[in-house]
Amino acid sequence: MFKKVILAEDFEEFNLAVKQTLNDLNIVDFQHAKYCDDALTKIKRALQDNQPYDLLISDLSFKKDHREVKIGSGDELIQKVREIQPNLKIIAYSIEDKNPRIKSLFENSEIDAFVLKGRNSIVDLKKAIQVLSTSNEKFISPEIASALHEKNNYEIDDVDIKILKYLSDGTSQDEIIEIFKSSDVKPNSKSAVEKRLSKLKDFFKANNTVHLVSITKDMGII
Amino acid sequence: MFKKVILAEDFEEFNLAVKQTLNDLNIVDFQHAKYCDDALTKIKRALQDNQPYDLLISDLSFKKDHREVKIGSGDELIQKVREIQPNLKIIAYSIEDKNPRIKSLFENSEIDAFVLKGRNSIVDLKKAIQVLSTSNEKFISPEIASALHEKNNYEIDDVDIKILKYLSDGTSQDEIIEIFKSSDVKPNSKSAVEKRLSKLKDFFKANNTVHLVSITKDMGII
DNA sequence: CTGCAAATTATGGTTTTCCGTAATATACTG
DNA sequence: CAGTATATTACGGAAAACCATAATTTGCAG
Repeated sequence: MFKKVILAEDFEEFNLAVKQTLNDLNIVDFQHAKYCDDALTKIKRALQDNQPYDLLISDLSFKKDHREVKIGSGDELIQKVREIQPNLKIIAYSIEDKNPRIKSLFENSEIDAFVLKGRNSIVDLKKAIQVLSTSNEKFISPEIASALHEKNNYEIDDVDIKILKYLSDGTSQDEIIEIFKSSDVKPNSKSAVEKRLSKLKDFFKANNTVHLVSITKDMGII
Repeated sequence: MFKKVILAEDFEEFNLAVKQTLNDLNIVDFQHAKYCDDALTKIKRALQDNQPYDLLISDLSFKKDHREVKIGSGDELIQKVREIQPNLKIIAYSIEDKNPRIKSLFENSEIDAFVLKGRNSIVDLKKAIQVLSTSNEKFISPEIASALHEKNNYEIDDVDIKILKYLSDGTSQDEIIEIFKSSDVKPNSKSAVEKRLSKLKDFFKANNTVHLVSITKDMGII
């Protein structure tokens, strides 16, 4: 079982619940940080002192407040931690249930588990900790495990996202084309942008552009 | 101090934290419900048994899962509870920090307190409970209290919201007009809808309809 | 009831978006 | 290198959205 655990989480309630969960598992060496910056500092110091953490549980989104921070999200924190301590086990612990982001966490940041906050999250968290402490397997909350494995047959690329973002930002199609041309984005003709939009509308089953932007916003794609 | 308290909240972590908070305040008669439907049932039964609750703490947004529910949000729950037990003290306990929605809760549903989930929410919650138990004053988490008092000079009415919602749902302007005509919504001409959209775009500084829907979605208006 | 102001509706023209077709360019295969 | 598939670009007409102006209706005070 893990000996030394750190939690990055801004909400008091989750701190409390995780603390209690760890207590149940007889893990007493437990620290928590309400800001990503603090979490990284603690992990660095522990490494220097030759008493490194062996588990990081990290939320993904952190509320902004008066304090100026360098690291604003769990994604960034995890990325940075991976660089300085590659062997650390990492659990992402979040309300985020959107496919692409989670996929990226496993693929790019090599997290070891993803626990979805919800009606059964404490049970899931315990399971995750147990799996991770006894093996090198990954753990994913069952509610999203299936969604994660279904692959999008149609890949939405970088340009698609750019178009969607510009649209949601109030840019007209003609203006987007101008921007693309002046910044050397490859497909930059009227037809190309129109065709891509048409494909996107088809894929997301959107009736029109307003609908498309609305859907993709809800899905967290933009 | 309150004697009998019920919490409507889907996340285990918040349930746990609230339970502990109430314990600190020596409130032991405490129930919680993970679904709005269950909360309403319990409140109804307690009324019938002549042992009504005297405080409801309710989250606003509830995750959808396999279970079919009649009441899907805390807003609706609060509305319904107000009808059957007008004297019940109600604390909305949510991550929601958008002005119009909170305002509406105080004005239309006459909630007694709004506690924002965040880095200091447990402290706020304790304060709210203490204020409510000893007086008829309202309580609002300080982070949003100021934002709440700034008034929107231009009032966005019901029809505006309807138009925005239909738009974000992929309905074309012509279709919206049809729907309005067949359901007797008063201004239902092409011009009227166009004029309202134009006003809305002006007010929200939106370049076009896509932008407008994007902005109002972000603001939590739709 | 009359007259005024505000809201709603009607009308017509302009711009933007939409969508099909076709031409051209690019990439990859044998 | 030729051939084929795919992506990009070009063009033109149709539909939807946009916008200004004017006519009509509605609500209300006198």
